[in-house]
Amino acid sequence: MPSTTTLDAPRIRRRDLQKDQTRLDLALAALELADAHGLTAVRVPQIAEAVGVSPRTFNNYFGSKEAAIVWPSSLRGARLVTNLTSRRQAEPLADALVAAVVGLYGEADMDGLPNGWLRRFRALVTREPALQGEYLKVAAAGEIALAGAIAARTGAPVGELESQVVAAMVAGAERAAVLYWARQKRPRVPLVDAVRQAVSMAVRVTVNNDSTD
Amino acid sequence: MPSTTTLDAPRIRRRDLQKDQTRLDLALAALELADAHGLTAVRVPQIAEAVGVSPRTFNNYFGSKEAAIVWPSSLRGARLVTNLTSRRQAEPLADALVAAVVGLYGEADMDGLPNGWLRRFRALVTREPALQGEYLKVAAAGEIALAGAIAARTGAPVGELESQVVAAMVAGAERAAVLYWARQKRPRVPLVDAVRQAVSMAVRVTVNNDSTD
DNA sequence: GCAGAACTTGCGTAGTACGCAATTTTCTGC
DNA sequence: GCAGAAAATTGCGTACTACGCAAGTTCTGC
Repeated sequence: MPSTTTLDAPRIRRRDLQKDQTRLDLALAALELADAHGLTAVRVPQIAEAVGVSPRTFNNYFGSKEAAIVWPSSLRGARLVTNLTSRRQAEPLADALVAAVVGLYGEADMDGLPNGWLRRFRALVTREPALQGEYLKVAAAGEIALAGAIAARTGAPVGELESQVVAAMVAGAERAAVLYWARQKRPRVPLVDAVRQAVSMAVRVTVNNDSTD
Repeated sequence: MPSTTTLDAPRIRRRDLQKDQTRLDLALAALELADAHGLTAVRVPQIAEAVGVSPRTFNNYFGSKEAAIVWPSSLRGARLVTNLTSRRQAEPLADALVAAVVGLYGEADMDGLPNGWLRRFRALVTREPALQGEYLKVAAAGEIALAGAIAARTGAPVGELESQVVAAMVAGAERAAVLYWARQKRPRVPLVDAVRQAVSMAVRVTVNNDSTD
């Protein structure tokens, strides 16, 4: 007697899947077009047409083309959180943080993002300053989630200062490393290594002692 | 024979002063109006009128009302840099950084900003999410400048990774502290103290040893 | 003073965000 | 399966905005 009313396992509704797919399609098309023709030359209706929806629908999903392009990186933020929470509790927080971040750069593909998405996204954001503000927004949102995950791990109350600071430092270090790396021509050091180095730097010691002020 | 052509001391031109004044007026009026009526209710022409310039002129100075509201905080970023560079070279970088940041919160007024500007700005940004992205943008710009100042102090080559990371950490810690503080109702701990604690946390140890990886 | 630079302004245009209501698509209980 | 409910898509209309351009105005250096 398969009663579905009492069991409230979060059924994946087909609608939701399609919605996610459309959102992702729009985001990828936006990146693609902006990459090809330049950000400012791309028009919202053009993106919509590439996916086969109406312009109005595009705006149901995203408030701007910039938001669309940047949206997939919020998936990475979510992935960072799961990376962190899935590590064994015994591992020191500093190590877990480094591993969680580095893990973001080692994996082949991510949550349905096509191969090479990260590279193209990074290149575009570096080239188009108008995207940077938008990117910072989703990064900030990710930071909050990360702070929550850190607090959960250390048992600190949510919203407590230290978790926030650590999250901000880790996120900032990651961002700095990516920018550093993107600014080099013919990169001498692989991105993963730069990220690892930066995050290690941020996390070392700071994370392991309470405020001894 | 007072020749002005060879001496290129940066004369302050009256026009430039007026320009700066207009820009500041616009920024303050924008904050004022957004505070009073809500950000979305404020129209660009309204801000222009409050200052006595045409709407078109507003857009010569700022690309959006959000940018206008947020602009003064870039002055604070510049002040942070001078705070840092004006400290004696012998002082350890960590201490200098903490002092430079804390100094931003102790001073009564800043670069012509009226008293209480910081409080109102902070309140508005917390209340209006649309401003946060814009704020992050200028914060990021300040971060770059800060990284430069740090590199100058340590003698590291500009653009080197460690300076960037330290700058990102300091800026991130400050931001986290401000947000933390703003989120409390009836703040138990003064803002300056939260900032000092956060930045100290970020800067401790990390700053004083090179990568010993 | 005067020539030219710099700033302001009005106008025109292209583009965007979003409310609303109609329509189509998908889901749900039976 | 099917009927009704729920949700998503779409078209239309509107208000606002960003910015190029050219004309007018004010300042600056000499």
